[in-house]
Amino acid sequence: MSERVIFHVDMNAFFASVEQRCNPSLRGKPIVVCGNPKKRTVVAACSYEAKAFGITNGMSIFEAKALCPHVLLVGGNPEKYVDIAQHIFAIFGELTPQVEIFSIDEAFLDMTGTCRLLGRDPDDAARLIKQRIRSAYGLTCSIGIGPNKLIAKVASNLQKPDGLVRVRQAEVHALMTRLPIEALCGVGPKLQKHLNDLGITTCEELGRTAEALLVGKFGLLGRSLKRMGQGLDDGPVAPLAADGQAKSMGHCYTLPRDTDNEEAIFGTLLRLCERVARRLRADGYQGRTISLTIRYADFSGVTHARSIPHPTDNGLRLYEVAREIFQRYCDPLSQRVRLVGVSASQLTQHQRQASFLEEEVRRGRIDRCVDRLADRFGEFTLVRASACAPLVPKSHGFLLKATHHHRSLVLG
DNA sequence: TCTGGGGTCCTAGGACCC
DNA sequence: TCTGGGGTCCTAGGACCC
Repeated sequence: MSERVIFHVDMNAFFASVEQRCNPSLRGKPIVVCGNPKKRTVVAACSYEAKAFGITNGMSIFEAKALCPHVLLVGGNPEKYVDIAQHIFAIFGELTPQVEIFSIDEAFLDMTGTCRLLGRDPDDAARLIKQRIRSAYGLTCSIGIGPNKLIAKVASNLQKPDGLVRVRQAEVHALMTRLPIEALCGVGPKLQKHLNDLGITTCEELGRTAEALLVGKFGLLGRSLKRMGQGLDDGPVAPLAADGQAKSMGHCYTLPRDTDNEEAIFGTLLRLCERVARRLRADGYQGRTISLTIRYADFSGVTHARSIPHPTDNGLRLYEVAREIFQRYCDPLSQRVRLVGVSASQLTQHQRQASFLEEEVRRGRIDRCVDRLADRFGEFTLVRASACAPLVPKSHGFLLKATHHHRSLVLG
């Protein structure tokens, strides 16, 4: 069988490039796209001008400013990025049905059939993609072409920005000889250190290591590590719809300041539960396991989970369970809290069936009403009154959020 | 005012059942 | 009555990805 032609397309500094396209005054300057610059946030993306100062993704704004005092901070616009990404993915879809969206700014394309049917050279096809994205959005990308996803991903990283690198099967071994293990997707800092301690620094060395040794050290992972070192990967490019089932849904929030005020923590927790529940409902899921994550001021953290008999998509139910977990494991607080998170897993895609519990039915009605309002007016038009603690601390009824005042509704 | 937020997968121990 | 073994579920934590 002839070798596959797999593309990995990686948008260059995606969020930052979008912002520079939208706002010409940002072009050619070191910029950082982050969350709300007034809150605790990190670098979500940085322009190449900012990278030149040593700024990297995930860095705190504090560090970024230390490296480049005149760096420009831009609050991110997620809706805009999603919108552009969807249009870019649509361009891929015109060239091949085999598109695997890897993240908002990366995708794998199986171009084997396209190139064979159209008699098109893979490099030409890649240039066409780059040209289409550039003319539509003024954005550049790096494309790696390889006989499998692993090599394609490595290849797209070799030339940035605006790169195009093709690695044929016959060239894989030579590439592995000079490629450090940490260039592999799946080898992070811990694994790198572990392997380096074994005297393994290049992929080629990893590929030569006895499987028994790797399996002894890393279990099942050892098997795939050896194959990765050899540049082998027979994973298919999974088309869009095949992978649709979500495994978990959650939200977390870093408080503006560390706090030991439990009312404030519960208020945040309730908002998070409502957001998670709303997303569950929007996608037709219910969760059976609820996890609570607390990160303390010293950055240590705990996660505790509880499974409930009947899956739910109700915010108040999530909150009840999360709060139970909190009281069981985190109360009294050992130190100030930095982050609160809640997540639902063991998801089932449900048809809304007649619930045998009166309470569930009642809550279901309220939920649909909240959803309609939220769809119409935006999230948190309606919030649980206790999420506004200490305003109305002892109630789980709803408040209608208005500009200058709060008004109780009779829903609850 | 040092370290966001959204996920996935794997491991390992204990409970529980047959 | 001196305590094997397999399977599944649950939970906690860690590593990794963007």
